[in-house]
Order: sequence, then C-alpha cells, then structure tokens
Amino acid sequence: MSLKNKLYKTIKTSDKTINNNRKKLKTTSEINPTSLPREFYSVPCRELADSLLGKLLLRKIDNVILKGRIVEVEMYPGGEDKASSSYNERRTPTNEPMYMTPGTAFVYKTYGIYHCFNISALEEGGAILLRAVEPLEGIEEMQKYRSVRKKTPTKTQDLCKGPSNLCTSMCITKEICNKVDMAQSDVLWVETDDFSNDFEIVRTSRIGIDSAGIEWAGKPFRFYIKGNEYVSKRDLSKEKELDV
DNA sequence: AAATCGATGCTCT
DNA sequence: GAGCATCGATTTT
Repeated sequence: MSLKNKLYKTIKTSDKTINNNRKKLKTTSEINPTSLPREFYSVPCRELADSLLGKLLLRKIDNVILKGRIVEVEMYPGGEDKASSSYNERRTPTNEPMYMTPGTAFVYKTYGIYHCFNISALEEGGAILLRAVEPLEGIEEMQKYRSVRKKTPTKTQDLCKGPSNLCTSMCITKEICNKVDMAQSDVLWVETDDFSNDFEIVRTSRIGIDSAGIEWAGKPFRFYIKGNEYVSKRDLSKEKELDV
C-alpha cells in the first residue's frame, strides 16, 4: 500500500470514529439524563437568574459528585451594562463563551489566582454569575479543594460563599470547565429537585463593580434567596423592606 | 464587626 | 502599564 493510501485510510478511520462518537452523543439524555436541557438556558438573563435560584449545581470529578443548591446569582446582560465584560458588544478571546450557545460555562481568572463562573444566557453577551451555593454533597472533597490556600479550616456554611470560593471548593477551573456545554455535560451541570419554589427573592446591587459607575453598579442585578445563610453578602435593609 | 491591605498573574490597550 | 465580577490575614473600632 502506498503512503498516500495509508494516510487516506487513517483519515477515513478517524472520521468514522468522530462520526460514531457524534451519534453516541446525539441527545442530551444519552450523555446525562439528569441535566436540565437547553430550553432551560435559552431565556433572557433576568429569567435565567431567577430560575437558577433553588436549583442544584453538580460537578463530577473522577466519579465523585459535588453538589450544592444555588442561592445567589448576578446577571450581566451585556449591551449597555458597563459592568459586563461584554459591554458594548466587546469581544475578546476571554469573554467568547458569553456569546456562545445558552448554557455554556464561562469560567475566567481574576486577580491572577481566583476564578469566576458564569452561565451564558439567551442574549448575545449575556451571562449569569454564580455567587454562592449551599453545599449538599461531597462536602469533605470541597473542604480538601478549599484548604489548599488556607491555614484555618472552613465552616460548611462558608465553603461556597462568594464566586471564587464556590469555584475553589467545587474545583471549577478555567482549564476544565470553561466553554463546557452544561446542557450536555456530565462534568458540570444543573438539576432540579423537589425543593420548594416558595421562597422570596431579594434583588439588590451587584458586588465588586463600583468602577462601572454608580448608574450600573446601583442596578438591582444581584438576586438571592431571602434569609438564606449561605449567601455571600446579605442586604438586611432590603430584606426588611420586603417584610413591609 | 468593619476596615485595610497585600497577594498575584493574566488580559487587553 | 493598568486593572481586575476576590479572598484572607491583620489591624482597628
């Protein structure tokens, strides 16, 4: 057989393999029957932010499941929002996932050492930042991941409190998780359970974006479950307002 | 309980 | 070269 033919055969074979794999991965249910489907994510930021609250965030590493309930999120709709990294349709290699299929994980590094984890929504450049979850499963593993950069042990309540703490404890890194399609993943995905929908949502300002200017920093784009002990920064005056 | 401050490295302009 | 969707240790009220 000529070299040319050999190469041709190799290419053919690999094409076949790829196509077979595609067929295998054709539907969501075959990859991960439990993950919420595309339709869940294909809604505007505001709606996705709301519906993420109370849902379960799952992360699988080496067959170990880490699980937590989402209790705090922020929306970054892009466009006019000066706090969004996709402000004014700005596109860079880093923020590309914000423009990808709804349900794409956008994980980026900040301050050199920390990660932030977002999920893209329907809008071009729109995404939801996950700020806190209540740890439910794999808590010992989370402690391990978290203890890497810490001297003092962390209370369960504080494990996933804050966007980068959440990433550290659940091992959500840019290398592994960025651009993952959460509607078709068994590495990082969202599930629902019988958790009651009957909670109040506090709507208050986003954290750590003061440099975007008061107009946008002041918008009530941070949502969390009222009274929840796992939220990173509770706005008690807002919580009181809602009681009236 | 709050305020301050340094760590730390990558990305974009 | 500037700035960052943060955190944790330390210091101050």
